[in-house]
Amino acid sequence: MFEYVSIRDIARRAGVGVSTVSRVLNDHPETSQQTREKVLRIIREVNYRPNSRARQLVKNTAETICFILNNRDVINPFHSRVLMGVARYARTLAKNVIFMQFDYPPDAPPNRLILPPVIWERGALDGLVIAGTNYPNFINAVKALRIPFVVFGNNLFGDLQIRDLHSVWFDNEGGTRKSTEYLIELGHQNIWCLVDTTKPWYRRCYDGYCQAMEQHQLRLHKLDVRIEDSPFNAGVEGAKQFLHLQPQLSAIVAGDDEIALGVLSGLNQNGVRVPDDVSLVGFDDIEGLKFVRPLLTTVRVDKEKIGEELAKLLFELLQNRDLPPVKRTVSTELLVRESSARPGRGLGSNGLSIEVVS
Amino acid sequence: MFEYVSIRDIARRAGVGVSTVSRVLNDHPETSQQTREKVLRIIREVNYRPNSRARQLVKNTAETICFILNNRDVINPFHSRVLMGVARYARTLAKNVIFMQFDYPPDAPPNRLILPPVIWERGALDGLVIAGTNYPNFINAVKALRIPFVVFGNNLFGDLQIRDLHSVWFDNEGGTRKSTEYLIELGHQNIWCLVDTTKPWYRRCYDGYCQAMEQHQLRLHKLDVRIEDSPFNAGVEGAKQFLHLQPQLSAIVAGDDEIALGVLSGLNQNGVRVPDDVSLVGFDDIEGLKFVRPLLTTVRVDKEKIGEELAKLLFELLQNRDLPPVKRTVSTELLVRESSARPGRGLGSNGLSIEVVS
DNA sequence: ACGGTGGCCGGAAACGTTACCGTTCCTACA
DNA sequence: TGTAGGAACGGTAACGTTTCCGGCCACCGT
Repeated sequence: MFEYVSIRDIARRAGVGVSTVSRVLNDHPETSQQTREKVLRIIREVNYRPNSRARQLVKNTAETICFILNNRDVINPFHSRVLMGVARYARTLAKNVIFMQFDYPPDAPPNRLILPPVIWERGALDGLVIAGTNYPNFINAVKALRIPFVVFGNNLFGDLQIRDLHSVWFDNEGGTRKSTEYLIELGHQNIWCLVDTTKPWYRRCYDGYCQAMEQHQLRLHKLDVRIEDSPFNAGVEGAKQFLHLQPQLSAIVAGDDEIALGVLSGLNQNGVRVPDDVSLVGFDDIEGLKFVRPLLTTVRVDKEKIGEELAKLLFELLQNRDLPPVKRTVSTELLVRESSARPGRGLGSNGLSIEVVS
Repeated sequence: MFEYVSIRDIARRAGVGVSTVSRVLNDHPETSQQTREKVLRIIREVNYRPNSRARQLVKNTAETICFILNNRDVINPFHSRVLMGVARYARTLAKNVIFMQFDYPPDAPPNRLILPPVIWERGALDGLVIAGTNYPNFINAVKALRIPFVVFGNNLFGDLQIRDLHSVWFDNEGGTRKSTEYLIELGHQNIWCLVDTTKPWYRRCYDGYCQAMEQHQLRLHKLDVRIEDSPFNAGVEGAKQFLHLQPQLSAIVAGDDEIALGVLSGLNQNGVRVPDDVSLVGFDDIEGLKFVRPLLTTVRVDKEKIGEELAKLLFELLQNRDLPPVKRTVSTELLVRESSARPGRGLGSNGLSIEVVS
């Protein structure tokens, strides 16, 4: 552009060699105090800023990772938080994070997938955090590039050999087991699980539910729906089905919060009160919950923690490329709020229930 | 690492010079068809991928911009969408987007602000999209680096010379004017505006409200609150104040959707029905609205469009560094839903209102 | 037959750093 | 006094590209 000042200019003006300037810049010990100060003074004077591209070239590192969000047209509140976690952790290490959204067909063979240039080219990236919804073909395509990567596991489809990749998960199964157990402890017996078992993540939810139910020798009840676009609408539809099961049905475990909110809305429309007539628990603890009454009992997932763990694992992998594949799991926490209560509390109640707001 | 293959290896194996390989890679016309094919074959054979760092060094471009989210500890649904818009537009140009979160004190002098290395250093970035909440000191610090940048305008504090910077805004003022006018057309006269006028963006909201009211020679009513952390809670508090004004008060214009939802919750708790007793409009059309009944009448802001415009403007600026400062505004659209109705409709009604769900 | 022209291509400089290696000089110790 | 050793620093090759420049050769027109 215009007055571009390089390390050679600094060296000349300071009357030293370029290597000395480089040593000062990189805090090497073998420089005398006074040269050091002289060089630093010149640097400040002419407002010199080193060129990171050149440094990266010779050091053969990009100091950059990529957070790639696959097959999502919008970054939802969940993934936003994961991204924040990644970004925050990377920042503590002075690394950069490239954000990229990418769509691919699940059935394209790996060698025919056209990856984004930043991934395909050499040197732009040190590693990859793969988030969003994923299929084996993409993972294998990335693997073929021999670029270090970690995967957010929960939204993974297919029969990937988990033992062959580095992944971070949240404990969907354990979380749902906890919430189901909590309902059982409250005294519920006729507990339904509303999920879409064609999706592995909801499937894991259902597994957790089953574990809790079977341990208490309770009968399993599954409402299995197909969720394509809107979990909320699926919840509304699910609620209609549940109406026929009243009043035997006493509690509902929804696959996630959005489904739960749909159920809540559907039940309310038809005069069924939560938690008076039916208890309801969700999963995820999404942002939108705070706007809805009654406050939904749910399972909290620390999304930023997931991001942090993803970044942490990736940087460990960059330090040691031979790190054996590892699956790390972020634990979940039951959040008891207002949508769950002892069974039968509100049977036959017609009055307006006044909700408590914190 | 291991078998790193460079452009020189390709040249050797193909029996040509490096410049020929480079020409093939960059689609220069001055290569014969057959050398071209030979080189491409070798490239495919050995799975050569060019090193982008070296290219960037010699071409003096990073092919990368940075989306910096300032002073937000979490990327909210609004900014998530803006980011998506930026990412999507950048992708059409095969540019990368670095995501970065940054906090700074509003009162630190510009030359004392310690900027993130990726910005401060040379060459890592071609330009900057400044989002989040911002103050003049940061903008001036960036300006001093002479790096091209564009600013998301709405959440800007202070007396920046808008004429000196490139910015993209959404039409807060016009949107609120529209929603207020709509309420007036419905027949409302006693319309209150709930905002925090210490924040420029809410201030613009209020200005729009005033314009509509004054044009119809209606009396202005402002409830001015301090919103620090939670707009929702501010809305709940605001609702309590509104109770005393019932039933004269007939409609409320809230500074944004979160405030509106707080108002809604606060009113509902106290038996005031929306829209039967009071009409309510928000602003932003946030994600969480779809979970709440009645569906909130609001003003839609196309957040991805804002992102796109930010990116578009930045790349225009990169093409032409002398582009005169420009302020672009993304228009807004009134979304009439369920929380607004003709006044007086529900005065004295005590029955349970059944909401319609789409 | 010869000069001009243009297509094609190779060599090498350049981009701005870092790291290695060698040189100088000073001090300490025998 | 001579020498070993270490601190400080300069020169320069490398990193992997692109681009400029110049050379070669074939072909064409006179």
